[in-house]
Amino acid sequence: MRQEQPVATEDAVRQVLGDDARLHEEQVDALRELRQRDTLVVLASGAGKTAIYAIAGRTMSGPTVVVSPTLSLQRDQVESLRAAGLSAACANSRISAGARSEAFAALRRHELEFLLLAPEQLARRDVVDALRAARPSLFVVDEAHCVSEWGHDFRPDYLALDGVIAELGRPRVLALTATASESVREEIVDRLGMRDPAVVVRGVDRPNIHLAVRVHDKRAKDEAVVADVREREGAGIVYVATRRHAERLAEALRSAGEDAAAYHGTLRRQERDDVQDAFMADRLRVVVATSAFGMGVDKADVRFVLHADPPPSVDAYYQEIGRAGRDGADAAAVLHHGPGDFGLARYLASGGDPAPDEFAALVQQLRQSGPCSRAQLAERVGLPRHTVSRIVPPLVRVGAVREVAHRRLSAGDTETPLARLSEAAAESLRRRHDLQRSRVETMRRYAETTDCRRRVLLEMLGETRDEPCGRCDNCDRGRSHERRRGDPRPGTRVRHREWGDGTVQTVENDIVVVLFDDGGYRTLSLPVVRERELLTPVD
DNA sequence: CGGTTCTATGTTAACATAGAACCGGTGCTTTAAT
Repeated sequence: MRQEQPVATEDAVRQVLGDDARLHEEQVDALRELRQRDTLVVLASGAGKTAIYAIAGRTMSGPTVVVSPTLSLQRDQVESLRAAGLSAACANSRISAGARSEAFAALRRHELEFLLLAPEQLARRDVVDALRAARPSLFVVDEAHCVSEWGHDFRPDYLALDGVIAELGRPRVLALTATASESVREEIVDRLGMRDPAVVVRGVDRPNIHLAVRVHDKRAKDEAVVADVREREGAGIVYVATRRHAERLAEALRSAGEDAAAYHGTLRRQERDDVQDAFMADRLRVVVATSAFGMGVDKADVRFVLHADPPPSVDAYYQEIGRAGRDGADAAAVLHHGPGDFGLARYLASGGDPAPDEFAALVQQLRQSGPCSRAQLAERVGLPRHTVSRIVPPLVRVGAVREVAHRRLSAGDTETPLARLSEAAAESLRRRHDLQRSRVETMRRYAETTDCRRRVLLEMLGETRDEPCGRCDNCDRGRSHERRRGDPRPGTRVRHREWGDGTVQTVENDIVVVLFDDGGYRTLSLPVVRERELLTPVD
């Protein structure tokens, strides 16, 4: 058993927060849980997640490993930790070999408390060995929604973190994120191999952000978005789905006399930094961006976040609108969408299902040519690299492909017929895509609801509430529905005289959807449920 | 799914048009050539 440790030492709190500041209740809760077990913390942006790991790391005896998704985030965090007088460094491709080995040595001597790195670093044998030698006591996964959002295709090393944690001798695991629906939370816990974890969810609601949705004809959408921006004051972000749309809309805003710039992943690093710096310093009013813009953008007075295309999930949506109104003053989030928009979201979310013979071709190639890198493999079978990185994880899952040293791939199971392996892998990927498409459908439900948007959105994110919010377009129009005491609530168990027990899925627009244990979904009218007392709660 | 770009075709031989094909988002890495 691990030795009992205090929630937080006095001087750790003072050092991180300053002399007068005190811990918020949710921070205390998170620290208390963390003393006992692995902990997932879901806390609204700007509520002091960094302070939690800074204090915990400073309090616990061994060094702290922090997995952070981007280089700029790593740099920012190191700066703020150092500003509090804590010792911190990062290890990434921008750090010289000398500085890097110095950091690992200092970590081992316990002269360095915090080491920040991307999951890709943890795929390196030498890095894991060096960390293990330093015997870390705390393993932090910052922006933990990346595990679910990026792990499956884009950045597969996120899915290997559980193995790394095991190799490091199971330090305590702390996962941090600003928003995570039930399914994303489960996935984080599962993929990181967290054991009997505590989940601290607090302050997910951002009541100062007014929520609205507007539907447009095909051609009218961009015009409407431009008009919307022009009516608003203060700084804002407009999210779009593609780079081209970002450029086009930024141009449209500029010709309307607005101060706007595009931001997306294919801009050069210098340009990206310039746009972000200008926005932060109030030299630029509006950024038109793909999802590339956001993490690490902590500007207090963003007054609006508009979407000119729908994002692929409510998690992503909430993450993005959460960048508005961090100062607590009024802010607005408007989702503009038109016909066909969700089709693109669907595509981007799942990328289509590759045919089984593409899986087979890939395995065949590996069997013939022996171990090679993902890039080499892509070239040899003549598929784009991102297709290969999407196809490989399910092949690994069914055992058809193995990952050998240095992230190279080799053929795995040669006993099972190739056709069966590739069919199994295709099926595994299809299930994954079904899940991603269902997330898009959930986003569509938000867009189309006529009930209180905040209540619908928060319930999608796993937080129930009874009252309509009074701060969304549907409430403004008096369309939101009242809920009464005793009404079924999402996520709770209920019993029906004929259909038996089930779980309430949604309560929206006076419609109750229940998934009964026999596997059937049933849709019931809330007024009828009330009148005839059709559903009774089950403990 | 839908917008853009490419290709083939036809005939007022330089350009119009239809239909096909293609592409779409997020970041770490490392390395070779200056």
